[in-house]
Amino acid sequence: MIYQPSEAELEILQVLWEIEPATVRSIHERITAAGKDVGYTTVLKQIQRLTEKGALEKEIVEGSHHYRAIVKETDVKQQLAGKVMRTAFGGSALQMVMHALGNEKASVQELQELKNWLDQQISEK
Amino acid sequence: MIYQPSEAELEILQVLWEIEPATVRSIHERITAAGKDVGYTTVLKQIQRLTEKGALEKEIVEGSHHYRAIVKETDVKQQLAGKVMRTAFGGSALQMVMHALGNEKASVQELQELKNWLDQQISEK
DNA sequence: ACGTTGCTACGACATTTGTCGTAAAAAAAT
DNA sequence: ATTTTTTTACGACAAATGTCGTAGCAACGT
Repeated sequence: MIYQPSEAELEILQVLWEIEPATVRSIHERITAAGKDVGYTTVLKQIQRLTEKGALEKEIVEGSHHYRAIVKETDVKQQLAGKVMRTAFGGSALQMVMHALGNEKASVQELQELKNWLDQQISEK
Repeated sequence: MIYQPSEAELEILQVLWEIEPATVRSIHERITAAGKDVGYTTVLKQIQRLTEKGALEKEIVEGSHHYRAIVKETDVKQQLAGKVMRTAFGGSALQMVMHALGNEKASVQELQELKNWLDQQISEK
């Protein structure tokens, strides 16, 4: 079973997927820069827990500690989206999207892109 | 802020949205029938917590306790889908759907429906 | 070499979640 | 009315989550 990160853990993973080996400091900076005000040790602890759980790995290069994600971005995200789709929307992608975009949020462009992708999928079947 | 149910809570809400006023017993039955093996008191406790939190309301009709959801299905689901879309997929519905359907799960019909809905949306803008 | 600064490790604590057990209250059966 | 069965209420408990504080170790500047 693919690892299912909690919310705070996901934030950390997202950073790692973007900048591969990263230090605690750089991850902490990213997160606070993104508006989430949380202490350095809090982030460190989450990282250590993720490492314990096998979702990250640490390597010490010339004294400094670098972390990188072991779990694959695609796997985790597929898991996440799939789970919500199943548990909350009875497995219907349509229901999920309708609710996600319920408040006329998306731009026409976004919708168009999604549509193109669907065409692609349909023709491939 | 709309109430954000946990997983077990969502299951209960789903039942309530389907059969409006329901008793603890009937909810418990539905849930176990759906394959989730959990005790009666466990469900009861969840229901009581949901009630405390204001997501449900109880009414006692002729001695028996009936519960009904106060939170709106659409609101909760929009919240849920929206949150995942934002936190895990950078706000992109396309990304979310691509991951949700990543494993060639959906049927052509499902895809077609989704596409029709998108056409509708696009033309309305 | 020593003090200062910066990191990491470790443990602690409050909350939330999922799960029950048991006791008390209510309803049903006899 | 007394017993039996159902339901509800109340706490309890373990695990997971989010958050730090503090102590110890490492690197750095002078």
